[in-house]
Amino acid sequence: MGPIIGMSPDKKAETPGMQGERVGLRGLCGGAGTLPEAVCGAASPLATSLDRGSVGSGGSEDEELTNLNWLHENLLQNFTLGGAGEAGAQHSASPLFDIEGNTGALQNPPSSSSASLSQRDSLKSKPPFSFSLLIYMAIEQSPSKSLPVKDIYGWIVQHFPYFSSAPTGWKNSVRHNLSLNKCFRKVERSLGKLNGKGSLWCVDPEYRPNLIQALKKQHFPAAHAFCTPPASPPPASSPPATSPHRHLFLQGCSLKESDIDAATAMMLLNTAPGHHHANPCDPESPLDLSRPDLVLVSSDPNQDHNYSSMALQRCSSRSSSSSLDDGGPSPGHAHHRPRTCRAGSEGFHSDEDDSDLGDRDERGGRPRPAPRRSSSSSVKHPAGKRARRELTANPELDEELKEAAGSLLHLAGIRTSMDICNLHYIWYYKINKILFIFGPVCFSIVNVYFFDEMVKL
DNA sequence: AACTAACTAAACAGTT
DNA sequence: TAACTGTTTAGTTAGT
Ligand SMILES: [Mg+2]
Repeated sequence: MGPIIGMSPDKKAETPGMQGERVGLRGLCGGAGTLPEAVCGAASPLATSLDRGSVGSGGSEDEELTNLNWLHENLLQNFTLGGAGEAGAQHSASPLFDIEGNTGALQNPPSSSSASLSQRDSLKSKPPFSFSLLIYMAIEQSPSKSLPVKDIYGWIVQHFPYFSSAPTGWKNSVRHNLSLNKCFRKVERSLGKLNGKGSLWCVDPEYRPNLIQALKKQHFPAAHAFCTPPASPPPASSPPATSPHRHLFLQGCSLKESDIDAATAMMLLNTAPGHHHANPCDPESPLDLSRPDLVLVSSDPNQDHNYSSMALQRCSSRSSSSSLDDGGPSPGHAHHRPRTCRAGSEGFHSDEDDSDLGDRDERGGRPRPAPRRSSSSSVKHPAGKRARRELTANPELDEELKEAAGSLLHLAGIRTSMDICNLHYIWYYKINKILFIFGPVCFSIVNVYFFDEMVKL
């Protein structure tokens, strides 16, 4: 069976060159021949197809983004409405596009309208998610919540075209992660199906919250950019957290979910910037809805998806130490977390934070584009304290903003964080850019909107 | 500077 | 046997 990637002479094949970031070819499912058919065909539509977005060919990417038309033409249209509902397993994995229409997008070849930049970017750059998160998303989106490695590979390739052309070493990384990361557990295949070679992998419920948190944080990295005040570092005296503007929202990187709305709302309303946000983002959806608690827990910035988590563990069960693999935790469980909190999406989390997500290998890693984030400032509020936030001093304006954001979100079929997870990387990329441009305002809108929604739940 | 997280490469052993 | 799967060990990079 081939597996996917062409032949690989065994191990070596897996890690062919280094990788850099090569540009991939286009990974359209169809096109690329590498994808496993199973994947392509079945599950979904190629992700890439969606993109048709802007045209340009080589133009400057940024420009396109800057162009607000983009939102209307592409984003909203493609997003489609609807669908949100079913979701299901069927489309399973498919992301947005699926949600929407399964068909439409699929059929059209990507090239048509405009595809460009983002598409290109998606092929060239690595996804902003760590392997742990990619694996997590793949597994969670499968109907049975468990997948064999091969399917995990397939999901990744499908949703992140970058990998279709990337050197195969990433598969090794995926396996490595599955193995080492405590978040993932192996389960035997059920009797009947012995089809494949290995076993199935699933997410250990105990660690799922960690993954969720990490996911929230990772979504729109651009956000972090805001967080970290690049150019003008605030005076030492003022703690980031406090600063009204940028830092705050940043934490919310996770907001992403609603970015769309935010951006659109902005366009429509043209308002001014708000201030802080808060971030409530909510956790993922479906999955999590069932466990509100998880939701609350999270968002901490600290966690990222790092592997060590203290917080969660504490919350949930403490027994196992945080560290994963290697045994025990390193030296003490005390975990101190060196890291400060990250921008958290949510923001609250008081002291504990951390998560265990990963493989904790211990040693290092490579620089990844997105995943790594940093932001330090964070303001966290105690979990309980979520206060309602306002975007502006003007309540009426706030309402308008919120309404606009809400409408857009619905229109886009995005109601939960999970929906966002389903976004194709290309969209993610575009949204990210928009956020970058409109940053503060978008974040504020998004945050507030989601915050309110969460409260309702 | 020390830690840690995440990535990568590889060697292997076990399966299919 | 070849290819795939899973486990481990080790080196690297980057953020705190
Ligand atoms: Mg594991």
